[in-house]
Amino acid sequence: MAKAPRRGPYICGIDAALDVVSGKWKGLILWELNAHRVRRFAQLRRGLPGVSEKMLTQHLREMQEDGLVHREVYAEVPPRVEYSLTEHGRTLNQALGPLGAWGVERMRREGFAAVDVAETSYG
Amino acid sequence: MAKAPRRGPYICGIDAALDVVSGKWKGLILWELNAHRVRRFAQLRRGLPGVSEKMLTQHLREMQEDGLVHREVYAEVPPRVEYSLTEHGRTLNQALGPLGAWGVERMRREGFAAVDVAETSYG
DNA sequence: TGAACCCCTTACGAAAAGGTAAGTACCGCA
DNA sequence: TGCGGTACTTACCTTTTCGTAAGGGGTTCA
Repeated sequence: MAKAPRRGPYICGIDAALDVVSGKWKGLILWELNAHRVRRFAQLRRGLPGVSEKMLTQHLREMQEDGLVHREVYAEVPPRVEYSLTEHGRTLNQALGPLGAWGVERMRREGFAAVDVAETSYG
Repeated sequence: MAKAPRRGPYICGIDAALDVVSGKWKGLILWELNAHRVRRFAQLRRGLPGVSEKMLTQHLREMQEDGLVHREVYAEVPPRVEYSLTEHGRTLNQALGPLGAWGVERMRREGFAAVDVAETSYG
């Protein structure tokens, strides 16, 4: 797999938090899992327009290692895998609340279009 | 300069906020400027151990374009340039507060060493 | 005389991140 | 028989990011 050489010593909390959120789709994954509680791989894929299968699995693995995401595999005939947030994932989501609100305000200020994908909890 | 192809359409507020904070030193720059109110180039450089002059100016320019940082140039004999946070920069800093607290908790949980640089407002 | 400080800029290259396309193995449905 | 759905993995390539090193033009300090 040869990825994720992260987890360096951090200078402050922002540093340590941004390390686990930086990644093109991680914020969105957090949001999707927070909104729906439980999602399967193909559901997440459909919820993140433009993501490739490779990036989705890669990000999910890293978030699992970081203790944000729980992965439940069911040994069934068509394989079924369910993803959900752990307790740490949920608290991270709460901590991201004010940042999301600031971002929404920035979008309004700068006149950026919001690509709507689904209803969000970040406003 | 050929940098910063950012400012795409965003999917949610988190997306829009992370865009302006992602960058190896931006979180630290925000923190330094918040702690000291006003800093000169060389002072910031000394406050961010390991940063190169190129990355520092590059990040400062981007943050200026994003409306987070104010740059004041004094036409003096040894050139003097002072950086400070704009109103948007200050509100962003406040929005980062909970995230910083979450990061500190994560560092404690995972047993990561904190590289101390100066006194911080993020705990 | 030269050394260092100030605030950058430019050129070059390495490393990391992300994208594309294909393959895997098994199943239900028409 | 073949297509689509399930959840990935692997190889390869491009883009983006970061770092290193050098220079510049003026000044004060020793």
